[in-house]
This record gives sequence, structure tokens and C-alpha cells, in this order.
Amino acid sequence: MKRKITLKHIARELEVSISTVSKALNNSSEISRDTKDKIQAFAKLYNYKPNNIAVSLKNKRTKNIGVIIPDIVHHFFTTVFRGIEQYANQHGYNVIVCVSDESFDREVINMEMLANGSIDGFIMALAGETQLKKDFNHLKEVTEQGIPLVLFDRVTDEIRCDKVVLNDAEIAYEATDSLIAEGRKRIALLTTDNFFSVSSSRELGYRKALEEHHISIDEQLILRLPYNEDVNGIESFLVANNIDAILSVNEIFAIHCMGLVQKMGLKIPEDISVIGFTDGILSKYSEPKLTTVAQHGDKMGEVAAKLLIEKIENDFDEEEEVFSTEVISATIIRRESTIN
Amino acid sequence: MKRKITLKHIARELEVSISTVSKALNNSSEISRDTKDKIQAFAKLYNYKPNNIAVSLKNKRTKNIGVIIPDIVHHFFTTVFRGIEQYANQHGYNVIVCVSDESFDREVINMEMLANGSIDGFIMALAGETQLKKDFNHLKEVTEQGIPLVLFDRVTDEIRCDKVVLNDAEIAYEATDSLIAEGRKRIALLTTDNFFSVSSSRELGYRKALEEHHISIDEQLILRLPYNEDVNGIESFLVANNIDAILSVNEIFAIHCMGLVQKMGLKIPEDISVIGFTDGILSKYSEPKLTTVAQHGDKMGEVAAKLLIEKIENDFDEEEEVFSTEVISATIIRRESTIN
DNA sequence: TTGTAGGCGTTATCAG
DNA sequence: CTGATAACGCCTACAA
Repeated sequence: MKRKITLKHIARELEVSISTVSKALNNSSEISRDTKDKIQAFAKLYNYKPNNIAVSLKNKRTKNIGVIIPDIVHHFFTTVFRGIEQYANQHGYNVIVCVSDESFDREVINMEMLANGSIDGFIMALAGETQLKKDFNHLKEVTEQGIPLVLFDRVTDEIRCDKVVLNDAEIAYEATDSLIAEGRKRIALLTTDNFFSVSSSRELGYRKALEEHHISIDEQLILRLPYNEDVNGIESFLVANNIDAILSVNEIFAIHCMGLVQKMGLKIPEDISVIGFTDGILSKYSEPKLTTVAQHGDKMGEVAAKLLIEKIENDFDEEEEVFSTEVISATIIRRESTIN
Repeated sequence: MKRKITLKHIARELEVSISTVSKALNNSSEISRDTKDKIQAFAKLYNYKPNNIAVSLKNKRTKNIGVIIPDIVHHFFTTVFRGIEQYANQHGYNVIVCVSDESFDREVINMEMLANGSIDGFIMALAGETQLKKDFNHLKEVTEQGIPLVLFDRVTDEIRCDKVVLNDAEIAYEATDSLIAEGRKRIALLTTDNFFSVSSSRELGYRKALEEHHISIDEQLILRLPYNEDVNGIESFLVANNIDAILSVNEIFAIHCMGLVQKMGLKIPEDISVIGFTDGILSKYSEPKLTTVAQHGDKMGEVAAKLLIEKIENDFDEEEEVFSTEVISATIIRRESTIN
């Protein structure tokens, strides 16, 4: 077992001082060609690499980014993560991930763990519970300590920081509008509890489209489910209401609907059109294939990482910080569950 | 902006020495009740937390685990990751993830980055390219440095380390056997290129089951696709061969087959039975719902993390290391795409 | 009971 | 051109 070699080992072996070794390996012009060659050759031979931890302590830079997300077994978050990881890696950063599991407490604990020097900045999407409680003190503390923070998707107005969001309201408007253009009159909205910022934005877009087309909003046609995979209650909702189109805030509700609708003997898209959110694996392989809103998670992740790394590397702005909110444009992927 | 407070600050403020502060905060019995109270109160007030980096440097323990996986937008890897993250977190470890994207080079680069002090141990599934090249020097180097390593799912015999694998051959045998028990004679195998260790194990089980039942193996019925989402070629394969059952090494191939088969006017499971691998979201929401092999990724991740943390915390075994290979038992989830 | 000194591995400043 | 010294933040054996 050959332990990692340090500057000290090299110095001792070559009978020079530690600082000479350090300079030689950093190719300092202070050191003679000869000794540089000798030291560099030796270092290569023994595969010397500086210890990241020591460098971090010295520079007060860890080159680590902390990512906190509510869920990892989830297509959207996973694509965002991929975007973050790729960009970060290309720029010499590693990514530490913690999962809040939608829990406020776990979010707080994870943030505190990482904030004690492990990372240079945070990228996160708020836990459901956090959005419900509206308690953002953990975020405040972190930003007050000067640790850069980028919020994505599930954001809050109460914290001043960079943000990356989808144009949820607009795209929901556009989707609803396209259903109306197909001649649909009784358009259902399947959504989650409204404390999720994205759900309420999407509902806004849905309502606006109906209003603009002078279709009165039937509150019966809005089904609010408590949680992402909680699919109960959809069936009775569908049979109780006379529906000719569905807008769903996620893939799972949409696919589940399609199955139920087909069992009821109705045809998609002839009798009922369906549009979902999240262009995941389900949408591509369902029967019929689902028309859905692509959220471009990769892009969101990349933009978030870019914003964060810029902030990390330019902390020279002492006081007058400027925060930006980047809006990612969603696109509707037209497949077989709609007519247009 | 209130910067993080250090021992030094507290010491200066309270006019004691740094070591007194350190001892007081660690509740050392060397320090008087009075000064302890005073120091602890002050520390609490200013929310003192030790700097992780400094502690890491001192202890030569980072409390970080490095995870390197081929892909993150992938149900199985994602569940394994969740298992790792949960166990690690409960035991005070954070997780740094790198994605190799099936590339040998990225796997090597990522390992080297993390091996320079950033982590206490690795958990990984080999990149496809690595399994193809059979070049494991990066793994050797890391283990020779005394960094613990746990391989899962995509493993190799050439490295001595802890491993966590699925009983791939057995479960493929069992699945095939159950298809035979349904009376199926022409059972197709949809698999990926054989350098993936798991694919070849599954093929072994498939062949064994047929042989034991004296069904001659028709090599025409084995379709090898280059990559996970490369679904071309399935259609012509299905029409060219007279098939009454399908065993697929993943969900996507299986779902895609079901779509094609149904378009050909055949019924599932009456005319053709289908069994897939990976109990993901597709299997649950397909029509009909897919009978599939659950790989229990959460469990694999948990076991891998457990093995790794044990090794990290008991490195007192100087020479005679013992490595174990844990086998996770897959289970077949019976749904609607098979008769039994 | 408290403080001093040294070290973890690196880099930077300043003498020689 | 090379080396001694200090510092990053923390811990701990030893001295006072």
C-alpha cells in the first residue's frame, strides 16, 4: 500500500526545502531549470498530486458545489442535475448532492452540514414542506454569510439571490390556448397543492387562457392532488365530469388519465386531448404518445451552474450585489395525445 | 455580511487561548465549569460551527463518499444513489457524485479528482467503455493507495474489493423458466452488447433455463442492441421471427416491444408474454402493465454504503484485508404482461 | 485549570 | 535561486 506522497516527502528525498518543491511544481520562475526538472521528474514518477483539502484550507475555496433537491428518483430533477454536473465538471467543480425528500428539516440539516466549509455555493429547489411553511431562515443565514445561492424551479420571492425558473404561466397558457383552438370547452386541470410555486403559476396560465376566450371557469374541473404519485381520486373525477381535454402538471397524472380514459371507451385524441408536463420516458413510450411540455432541465441546470460559478469567482463585488432571474422557455412537444 | 466565526475569533473576544476554546467546546474535563459555560454560550450566540475543511485536514477524514456512475437520468442508478445517500447521510457522510457518461476517460478523470483527498472512499458502477476496454488501472491505483472501493452492478473480477451485485443469472433463469412454464417455446432475448457484465449474466440464465428444458437455443432469437435507448431494429426482429415470449434486459426495450407487438395485432399476454428488467415508472404505467424484475436499487445502494463505511472506519486491518461480495436477490413483479 | 507549541499539506512573503 | 517562516482552522500532547 503506497500512501499518497506529499511535498514534504519529495523535499526530504531530494534534500531541498518544501517551499522549493512547491515552487518548482508550480513552475515558478524563481527556480532554476535544473532543480525544476529534477523535482518535476520525481513528482511525476511518484505521481504526486496536491491534496485538495490542504489547498482548500489555504485558498478558502473548495471547488465543490452543493446541490439540494427534493427528490432524485424524478426525471426533471435528474436532468437538471445532469446539467449542473456537466457544467460544473467542465469548470473544475465537483458536486455534492443532498436530498431533502420534501422535508424542511432535512433541507435545513443538509444546508448546515454543507455550509460549514464544504462547498463554495448552493444550487437548490425548495422542499415542498419549505414552500408550505414559508420559513426561509436557513437560506437567509447562508446568503448573509456570503455563500452564493441559486434557486431553481421551486423558488421564493423572499430571498434575494439568483434564480432560474421556467415560464410556467406562459407555457400553461399556451397549452390551454392550443386546446381551446382544437375546440375543447371543458378542459380539466390536474394539479398539486398550491403551495408549490410551479403549480400555482401553471394554474394562473390555465385560468388566463380560459378567461381570454370567455370560457367560464368551472372549479369542478380543477383537481388538486396532494402529491406527485398519489393518483387516487382521478378516476372518480373523470367519470363525474364531462371532460374533453386535460392539462396535467406532470407526466404521471397525464399517463394515468390516458389509461383511465381509454378504459372508459373514449379515444385519445378524438374524444379527449391530453397535455402533460415533463418530457420524460413515460411520455415517449406511452400509447398514444403524450403531447407534453418539455422543461429543458439540462438547460436549467447549466444556467444555474453558470450563474453560481460566476458569483463564486467574482465575489469582489463587496456590497452592491446584483441578482438575476433567468427564465427558461419551455416548449410543447406535440405527439399523439392532441390533435394539433 | 457576517462571515463565519472561528476559534480564533472567540479566543480573542473572550481573552483566552485558542486551545482553551477548543477544549471548552469539546466539553473537555480539563476546563472549569465557568469558562466552559462562558465559551459555550458565546459560541452558541454566534452560531459557531467547526470548519469541515480544517477538521478534515487534521483528521485525514473528509466524511465524504465519492460515487461514480455511468448515467444519472436512469431509474436504476437513481434508486441506488438514493439508497447510498440515505445511508451515508444517516451516518454523517456526504456524497459527491460524478457521472462518467459511459466514458472511460471521464471515469478516470473523475476518480483522480476525487482521490486527491476529497473523499474517504468510492462507490461505483463501471462505465460501459471501461468494461469493454478491460482497463482497470485507475481502480488498482486507488485501492493500492488504501482508499476503500465498493463496486456495484457493473463489476469486474480483476479488482479485489467489496462488491454488490444482483443475482442476474438466477433471476433471468427464473424468469425464463416461468415463461416456459406458461408453455412458451420461442422465447426471444433482447439484450445489450455483452461487455456489460450484467447482460452476459442474464444471457447465461436465459440459456441455462432453455437447456434444462431441452429447448434448443435459436441464436436468431437473441437480439443484441448496442445501447440502452437504441430501439431501432426491434421491429424487423419481431416481424422476422415467430415469437411467443420476450425477455428484455431493460424496461425500454420491453415497453417498445409491447407497443410494436400490439400494433401487429397480437395480444399480450395471450399471444406473447413479456418480462422486463427494472421496476421503473414505465412498467407501472404501461398498457398492459409490465411484469418485470425488480432490482431493488435502494437496497443495493444501502448495502454498498454500509460496506464502504465499515471499511473506512475500520482501516486498522493493515494487511490481511477481507473482501465480500454481497448478492442482492431480485424479485419478479408479476403484472399483466404474463399469464402467471 | 489554562496556555504553548507543533502539526495536518499547501502556498506566499520575505530573507539570505 | 533557495530556504525559513507564517498562515489557513483545528486539535492535542505537554508544560506551566
